Amino acid sequence: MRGVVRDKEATKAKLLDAAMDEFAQYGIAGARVDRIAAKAGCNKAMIYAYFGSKEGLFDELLKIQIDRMIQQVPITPDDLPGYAGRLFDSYRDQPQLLRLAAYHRLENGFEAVPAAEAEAYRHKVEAIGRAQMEGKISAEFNANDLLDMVVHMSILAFTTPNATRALVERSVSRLIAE
Amino acid sequence: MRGVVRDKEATKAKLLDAAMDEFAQYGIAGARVDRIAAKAGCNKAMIYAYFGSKEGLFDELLKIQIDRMIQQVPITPDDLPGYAGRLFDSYRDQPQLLRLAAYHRLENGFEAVPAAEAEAYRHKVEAIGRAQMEGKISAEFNANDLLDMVVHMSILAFTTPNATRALVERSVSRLIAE
DNA sequence: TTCTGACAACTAACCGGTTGGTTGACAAGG
DNA sequence: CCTTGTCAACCAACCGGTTAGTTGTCAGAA
Repeated sequence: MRGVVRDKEATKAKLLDAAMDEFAQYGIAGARVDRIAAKAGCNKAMIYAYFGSKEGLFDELLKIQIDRMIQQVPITPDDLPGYAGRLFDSYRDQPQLLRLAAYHRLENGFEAVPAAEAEAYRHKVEAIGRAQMEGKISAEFNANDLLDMVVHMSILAFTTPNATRALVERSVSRLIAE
Repeated sequence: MRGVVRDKEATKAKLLDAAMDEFAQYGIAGARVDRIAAKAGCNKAMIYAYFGSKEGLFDELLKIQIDRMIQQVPITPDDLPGYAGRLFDSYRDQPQLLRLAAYHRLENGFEAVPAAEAEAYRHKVEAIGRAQMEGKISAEFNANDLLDMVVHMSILAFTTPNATRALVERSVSRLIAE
């Protein structure tokens, strides 16, 4: 075929791409739909045709990005320091995702956790619980708290600009030491 | 006419109070100056007379709140778990401050650290360094990284709604264990 | 192969409401 | 009277969202 001029999926992809930059930089309230449309080289009305609203665009974008991150960094319950380290690297390589998530939590409340994220979290807690029962890692902390802290350490990439992967890994090692 | 007391400082205080609620809830971009004025029972023009702009109001508010927190929770280098625990409690009792700081960092970049905060941080790093040289705490992590992590653990109050002070204290204990 | 009509993709212009910020008048206190 | 804190009214720019109309694509009739 010749160069496709009209392609719904391509247009949605361009909009999502532009939305990533805009929302990560300005947040939901600060983002401007006109800027997103301009950056995507599309008409503003396409946002409303394909995503319903500014918030609809944000929600779909966040869901896609979270799914990607979940698939990209699988948990390794018997190597939590390594898991934290890989999460840290992913976050540092794609700082926009954490900014997106931070804005989402700030503006929508901390209970508004996307379903995909909540479910993935549950599976990870179970995996850690099994590893504890098998005696592979310390049982001083319960599985839920442990995952909270491992994830929390990995977002040093977001909080502390000069943090390193090695620092995160050593910290988690100490947390789970017998 | 009405029994209005004319008091510049009282008006500024009411505006700062209302601004705290508004900025913490909606962020800088999402905050509405009309709502702030209404909540303070003042006229919108007062904001511009006393603080210059919406951003000016936010900056002064953040500075005041940070100074208060710094004074309220002094560091105890030879009891870092306790320090993290007290920070955690403060943050949980006044969730608005962390929301304010989060919005500020997201919208202004992570290098834009208020001067008062940066200086207080330096003093704390030095205090930890001394405690390490005196052998009071582990020297596995350098003082700067250690403070980063202690502060980072304390903001579990912000990241993880069901976290407890005991969890934070135990975590920091493990981080600094010999 | 060429034409065509129906539909989906797209666009420019527009709309009502909102926003940060300003101003001129006025009243309280000295 | 003069200074100053206060306020209602106002403004220009902006913003999210809509709509009437245009254009590209392609199945299928000729």
